[in-house]
Amino acid sequence: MDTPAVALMRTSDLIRRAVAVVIDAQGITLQQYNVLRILRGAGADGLPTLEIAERMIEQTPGITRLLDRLEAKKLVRRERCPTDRRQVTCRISGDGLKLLAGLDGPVAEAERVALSGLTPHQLEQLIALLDRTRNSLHAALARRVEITQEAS
Amino acid sequence: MDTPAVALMRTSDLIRRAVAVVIDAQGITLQQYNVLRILRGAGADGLPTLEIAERMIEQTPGITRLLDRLEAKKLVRRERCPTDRRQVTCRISGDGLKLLAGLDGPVAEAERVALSGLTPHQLEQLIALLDRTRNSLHAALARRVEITQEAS
DNA sequence: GCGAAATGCTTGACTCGTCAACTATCGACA
DNA sequence: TGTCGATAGTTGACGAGTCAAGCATTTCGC
Repeated sequence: MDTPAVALMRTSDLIRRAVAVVIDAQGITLQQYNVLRILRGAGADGLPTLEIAERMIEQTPGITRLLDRLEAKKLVRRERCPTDRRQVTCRISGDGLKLLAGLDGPVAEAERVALSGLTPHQLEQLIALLDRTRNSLHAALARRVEITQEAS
Repeated sequence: MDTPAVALMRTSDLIRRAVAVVIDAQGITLQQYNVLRILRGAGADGLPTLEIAERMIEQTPGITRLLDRLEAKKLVRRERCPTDRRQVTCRISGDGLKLLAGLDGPVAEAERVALSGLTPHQLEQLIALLDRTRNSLHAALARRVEITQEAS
């Protein structure tokens, strides 16, 4: 009944919700969790602010306030980069790592349950179809960017 | 590299964005567009406020303000239901219908382009996998509701 | 037919996404 | 060295999602 696009968004929202329940229980939001995971992956060197934004899907301005809230909760630390004072280096704190460690299992389990209606083979199929979709979407966006740049 | 859940959310966000560009150009947001489509589908009888919320994915409180903005733009009208004065009946206006009519084509085209990386057969597969996922997710949620109700 | 519970909706407070505009810093080049 | 353009990030403003609380109105049990 739904178009593929609508089906995709509906399904995504349901899963988002299922996962968010688990994360909210620890006092942070899904997006804050995403930032923390990115920072954990970056290790002790940390990451400049906009690098984090790029790895999320987000447009840049939102990331500042997201980090503000995480810093207020003492889950990340920020400091001006000494070699390039425009940049702000962000690092996950010990508290942040502890919080993440407690969430790894429950989040994986929530995802597993959310997708438990599919067989392993179907999961592979799904991933493949989604990857293909994203690739062609990225290509389409890139084309559009070229065109607008030419026009300017 | 991504888990299926992450791939799903990333893909959904990209498509959401591609579609939103087209809709924003007409001065309304994706969610406002969704409400208008639901109301157009409901016809002249309109729908009570919470019925609209149910057909979106949304939690109830948001719908009031969404309708506030649509009413301010004169795209919907609202009036208290005379037989049950708790309800507020919402109807799409002539302006709303006109705006939707101008968006039908471009939105369908944007969705088509967004998914143009998949063959028709793959699209069917994708829809089937997504439907299956939602069904099992709904079942899981229903189970959880039962449990919490028993516990209370 | 009256009080209590249920229903339908609204409001307040907070998080997040996004656009436009702004500040600070860096780099290149004259 | 001083200026100009790019880069990194921040701020303001608004739409939206979500929780908890609140206000009518209606319905149900007695």
